Amino acid sequence: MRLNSTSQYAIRILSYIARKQDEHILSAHELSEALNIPYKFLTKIMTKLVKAEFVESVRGRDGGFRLKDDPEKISIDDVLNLFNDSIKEEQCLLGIGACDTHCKCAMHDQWMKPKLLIQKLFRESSIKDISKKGSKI
Amino acid sequence: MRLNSTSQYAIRILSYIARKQDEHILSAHELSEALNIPYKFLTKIMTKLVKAEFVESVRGRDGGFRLKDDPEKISIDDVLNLFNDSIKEEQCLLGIGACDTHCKCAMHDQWMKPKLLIQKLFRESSIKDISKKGSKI
DNA sequence: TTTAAATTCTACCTAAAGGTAGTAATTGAT
DNA sequence: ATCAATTACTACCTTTAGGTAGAATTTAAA
Repeated sequence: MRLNSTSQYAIRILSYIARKQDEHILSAHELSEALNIPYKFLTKIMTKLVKAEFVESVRGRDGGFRLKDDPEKISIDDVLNLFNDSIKEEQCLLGIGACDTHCKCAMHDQWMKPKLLIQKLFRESSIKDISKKGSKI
Repeated sequence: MRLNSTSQYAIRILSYIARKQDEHILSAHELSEALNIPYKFLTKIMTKLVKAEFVESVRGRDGGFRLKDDPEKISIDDVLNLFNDSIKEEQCLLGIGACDTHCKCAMHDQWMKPKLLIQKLFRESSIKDISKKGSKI
């Protein structure tokens, strides 16, 4: 049970941009080096982030990427949703279709607490929160 | 973020066996039908469960599977570990190698609480617990 | 106007997860 | 002894995630 690596990368990319964009615009080259993400794979992720309007790109020489909005307006959950990696409301831990209070799976009740906590974490953590200096990205 | 379907299947299989094995031994055919798991894929999972000694098999006519031990001795975490799907201690939410109190990733602190809760849930829930009647498997 | 540094687009490759097919081995019942 | 119902084994197929290659496009600067 883990996040898929594309969404891990995306969160780290956005955090890194948030952390550095006041100094200079971030090129794919710099992001790839700094975050240790394969260059070609990173550019692929960037186009998704651009199309989803989390970042905007500046093309051509001296181009790069910057956040389109304030980093506090992007939640972790927003990013995960882009890569179908969030925890959905009806999602059953054991994969038995729709699982709700009327028709519970065997883990339903025990899973509620951690699930709600994770959803809260993902929804309430913004890119700004996790881009604060002092921890690795 | 979800369990992979092989471990979901495995948990449901073990729970179903726990629930029914006092009535009769469970054949792959019955398990496949009852749990709606593709027959051939199920038999593949069963051989792993046999080799890991969670279940023992009876070969030949009138054969099938039964739990090797008491269902309360098998935790969800045991099952997940067999399929590399548990949450490991050092496992970093953002995938940045080893992530501990000395060298934290940007999500480390916030992730601790949900992570510990999940680990506790997986370790303290046994197959017996979730095999109790009244919920779907 | 040419060049170099950048993003974008299209297409492909590789590895892992999920799933299938066929056959061999085992065993209780006839 | 044969048969039918079962698990075990080996090998393959399909889909998805992760990753790569190369050429097209854009743009600031020389």
